[in-house]
Amino acid sequence: MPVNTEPDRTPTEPAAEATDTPEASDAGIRISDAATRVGVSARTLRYYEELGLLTPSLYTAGGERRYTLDDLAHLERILELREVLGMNLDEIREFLALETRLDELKATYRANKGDTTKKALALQKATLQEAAELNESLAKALTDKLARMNAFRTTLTGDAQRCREILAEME
Amino acid sequence: MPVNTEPDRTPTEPAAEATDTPEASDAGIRISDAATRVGVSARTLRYYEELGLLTPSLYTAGGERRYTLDDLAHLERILELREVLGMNLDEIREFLALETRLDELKATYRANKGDTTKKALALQKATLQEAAELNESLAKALTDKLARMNAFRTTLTGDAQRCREILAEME
DNA sequence: CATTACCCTGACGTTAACGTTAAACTTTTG
DNA sequence: CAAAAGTTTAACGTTAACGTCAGGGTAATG
Repeated sequence: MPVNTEPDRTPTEPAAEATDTPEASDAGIRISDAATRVGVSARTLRYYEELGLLTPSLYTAGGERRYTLDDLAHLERILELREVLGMNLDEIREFLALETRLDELKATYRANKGDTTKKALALQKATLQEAAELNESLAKALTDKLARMNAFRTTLTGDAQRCREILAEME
Repeated sequence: MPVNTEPDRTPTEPAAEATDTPEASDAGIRISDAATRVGVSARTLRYYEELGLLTPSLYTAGGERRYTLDDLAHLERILELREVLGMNLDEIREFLALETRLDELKATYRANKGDTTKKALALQKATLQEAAELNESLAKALTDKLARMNAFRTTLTGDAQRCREILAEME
């Protein structure tokens, strides 16, 4: 009865950390290896791709997916959003989409500093505004949830304590 | 994109707090009233009963469910476990079952102090042990999760901060 | 006591997030 | 280069947690 019911997604350690593992070849990581590395199934990776959450960086000529370490990092991010924050895949996609928009914004901002039309600038402002608000709203929700979880944890440890005391007293 | 996707289960306030509300009559609260009070559907209450999570304290002669305020408190407990801890209904049932066993244990303990057979005592010990361990394990899992959530919250507020700064700088 | 307004028990429908299997194709390996 | 191992798409299956609807009783109300 763990707090979250996640089926024990414990990433399989890449044992020896030399680059000679059959997996991390420079040709990219194949789907089943990528999957076991992060502790999910190959089906999950295909499904996430179908939803537009994670596209492998390359495909072989024959059409097989090959993942990079960056892809895996991205995947871990997704899983964190799912497991720790309890987001569903749709929410994750929206969240990641906004992040992407922000990154693009940063890029164009750096590219042509100050050289922007009024319309483009208004759009940038809107995006920034949206990002700030989303992050703040998420943070607030998290704060609330954290408080309630903390309260619960306190009662849990208290109950455990009392059980232990009674047990000790029974000797 | 709230952190948890719960459909806004905001309990409907019982407006006037006099006991003359058509609901809280001493004959018990009928299912739809109970449901709207805690912000779920009547179907949910029947389903929870089917799973053995929540049985109404009384039934009318005609076979209609009537809930008490205690029942509603119990229900809120269940919803907290579901929403805040993210437990599924099966985990909740097991958790509540252990709590019930503990309560029974306390009752019998108070009833005939010290007057217990060796077998009964061993059973009590086992239950206490189990409860302590479950609570501790839950607490530990919670601690881990809390840490990760906190970290996430920090980056969220940081990002929001940075968005706000850029926005200010754009004026 | 006749309407309303609710409630009951099936039973089938729905959605998210994959699991599983089939048939055909690629890649790796000895 | 042939066998073995892995992959692809497509499509149907599965589970949890309810939603919805039908047919038929039950409670409250004027």
